[in-house]
Amino acid sequence: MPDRQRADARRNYARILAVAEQEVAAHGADASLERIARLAGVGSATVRRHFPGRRALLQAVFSERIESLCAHAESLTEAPEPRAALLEWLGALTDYSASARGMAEALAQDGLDDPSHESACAVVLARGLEPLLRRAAEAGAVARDVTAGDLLALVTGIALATEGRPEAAVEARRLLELTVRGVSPEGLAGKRTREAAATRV
Amino acid sequence: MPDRQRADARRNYARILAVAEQEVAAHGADASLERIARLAGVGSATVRRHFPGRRALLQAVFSERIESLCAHAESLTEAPEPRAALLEWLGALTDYSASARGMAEALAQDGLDDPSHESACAVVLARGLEPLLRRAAEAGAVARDVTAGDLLALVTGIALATEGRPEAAVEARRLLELTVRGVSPEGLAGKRTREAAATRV
DNA sequence: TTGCCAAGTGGCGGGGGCCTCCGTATCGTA
DNA sequence: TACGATACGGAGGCCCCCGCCACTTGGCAA
Repeated sequence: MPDRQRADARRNYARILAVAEQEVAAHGADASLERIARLAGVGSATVRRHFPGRRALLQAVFSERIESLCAHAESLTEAPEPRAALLEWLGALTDYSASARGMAEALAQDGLDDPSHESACAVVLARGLEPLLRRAAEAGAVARDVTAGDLLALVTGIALATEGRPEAAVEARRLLELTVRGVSPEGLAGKRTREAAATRV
Repeated sequence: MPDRQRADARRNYARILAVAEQEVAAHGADASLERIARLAGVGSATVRRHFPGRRALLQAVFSERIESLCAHAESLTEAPEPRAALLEWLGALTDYSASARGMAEALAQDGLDDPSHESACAVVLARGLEPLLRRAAEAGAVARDVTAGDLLALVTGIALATEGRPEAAVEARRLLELTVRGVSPEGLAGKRTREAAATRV
């Protein structure tokens, strides 16, 4: 990302990132940095120099995809149906999180230690999601108290919970559907809410 | 658990388990087995002998609590309000999963490699949950297609997604509430479902 | 073009963790 | 008490992460 870098440094950066993408895809969030270095034909120190900490590497690995998700979100802000737009985007996020190993971990863990780093995956996504969510809320299609962070956390959780299972993608979709419509059957909205409030759930 | 064991073996088992509880509570699911052995005053091989694999250890650590959750579930099967009973139990599970470090990981990961081990946390919990869920479904308080596995996965996901955050417990509760009632505002059940179906989410 | 020097590199050693093997100490019993 | 089965634990192998430091290399100025 820095521009005033030596040519070899940039070359190494790119090679490492390329290898890291494959390795993370293959072994998830805890791929071996050492191994990545080896495969990239580079010393392990170099990997750590370019990406201080596993977090940074994951962030870089997923940043492209995250950008594209944000772009998708932006393109959806003009959609005629705010609610459908939101759901479509959540579906896309779920699909990606469930299929791209390590993504969910990256999402869940960033912003924990660092004081809300500006480029953390979660905050970038939240920024992208917010307009979509706001529009849906204004259209009355989503409860007002639902935040972008809530939705991100829910999707992240679904991805984490299904990671590693066979059929992870379809399970994740199914759980997202449940989450969106609520566990209850249709036509119980009133009863449902009253009881929920009563039991503090 | 085996009865025909040497006295020292049983002693060690108990000591290891006691230490493991503390260590898991302190460091989560990836507490160091080596360290547990050291603290228990035991060789690392002994830990591995009693608990082949981290999974087994976590299972043992949480089994008591899981039993108690199952007992709670059983006591709730007679409750007058099936839906409230289910929600209360889900709340209890969420509270515990969110507060007991490592529990969510244990839940998420068991049954993955092993061919559905009989004593895996998740299957024990599912067995406990099933009657409660069935009763709620029969009372029309829960959609028929919701399985115990679904609910467990959702709660597990919520716990995983909130793990490590400050206020994890209250966030987890909040997300559970959202999940139960659905993301949408009240009174939209019909519209909601139609659209969801239309967008395949 | 040449030479200089900081930016960049990678190997090495320390600290840990997980796992297996195997000689040995201990328990329960005859 | 003596013996055999059972359980123990240390050592060694392998991998990983991390920080240090002497060395190379790329880019700029003369």
